[in-house]
Amino acid sequence: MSFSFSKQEKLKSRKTIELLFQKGNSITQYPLKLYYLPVDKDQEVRVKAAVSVPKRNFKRAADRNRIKRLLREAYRLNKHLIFNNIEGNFAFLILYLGKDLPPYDEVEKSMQGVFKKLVNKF
RNA sequence: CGAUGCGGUGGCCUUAUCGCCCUGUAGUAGUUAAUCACUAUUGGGAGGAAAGUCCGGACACCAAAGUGCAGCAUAGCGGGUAACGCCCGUCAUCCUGACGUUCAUCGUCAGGAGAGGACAAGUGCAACAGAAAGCAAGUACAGGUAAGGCUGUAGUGAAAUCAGGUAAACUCUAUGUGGUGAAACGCCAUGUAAGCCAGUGUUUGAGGGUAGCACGCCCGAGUUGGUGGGUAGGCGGAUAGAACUUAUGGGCAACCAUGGGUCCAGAUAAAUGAUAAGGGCCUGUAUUACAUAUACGGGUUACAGAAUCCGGCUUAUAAACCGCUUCUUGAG
Repeated sequence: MSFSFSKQEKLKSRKTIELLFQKGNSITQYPLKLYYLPVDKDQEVRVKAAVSVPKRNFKRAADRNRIKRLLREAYRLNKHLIFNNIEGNFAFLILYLGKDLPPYDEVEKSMQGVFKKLVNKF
């Protein structure tokens, strides 16, 4: 298991993302919210993931970029927690609900918390 | 010397590990087509404002891009530029100081400001003072008449029947200006299809396109409804340019010419990040001769993230550095 986060692992399909918001389930571990949806189709990787920060909470693009980078970093380093403990293929979308710029270790803790909750559901 | 304010310069560096995007090379795998994905490796990877989207262009399409009106913009003169509402120079005019002769005036020098066409077309607006302020109305005193502000003087004011002032007031004049905006646009693929049914129409023309409006113009054999059937996105545009840098020459300058050198982001649910160490910088405490040095600890920051590309303008901005202004002359 590598710590990479390559193109294949990124959720890029506009349609899947819309479906995720409409039909997906979610887990909240403030300040993170994880949408997840089982995917029937065969795909190259077990989980495709995307991150998002609402423009409403952060007006400046530099801040949104910063948080998205932290989210991706935390996902990349902790995804083994779920890869080793669940079955099936999924689409993920991780949303940042907080209103302040977080430090990295806080983001990592929250990410681990969300993953634990998810694993407990299965 | 310090503090405040304003303007300008400035916009942290190095190494290691784990990652991301693009590119070249080699290899591997695979989907419904295409793009492509993965592994190894070479090279590259945010800004001075990338921002606001306010002007000017390139480029693209809108029917061939036409006429008039409306709208919008600009406003001494000259130059620069692809172009501009930008930049440079300069003059009128105004302000400050010094000198010539004294207060004014005038002249010279130095510094600063300098949106400046027209109020002799029309409309509007105007503090204080004043009886009255722009179709007029008439105060006090004196003169005069049949009778009247009919005449003179006084007084207020920048201005009182006078070509008053004001256009970053409407307006007028001159000049310029078609619109949209990379979600443009071109191409490949595609189930908003094909097929079937009904209405309507084929030059005596259904229907449609065309800039804010009108004129004018153009396309035109299909079109409208029902039935049917549930998918899938991708490529180009798009990064070698009004480019950057350097030397020489021209010009007061903005800038231009010629020669040499360089290749410097290209994503698309959208790359440039995380961690650690060191240096630099800032800062707290302690010791010391409040200069400085040493030790230990903390911080690493401001404004802010390319999205078709250029030229401007405007606005935001931490530390440090440079200049100017101000400070019951704050301290020596």
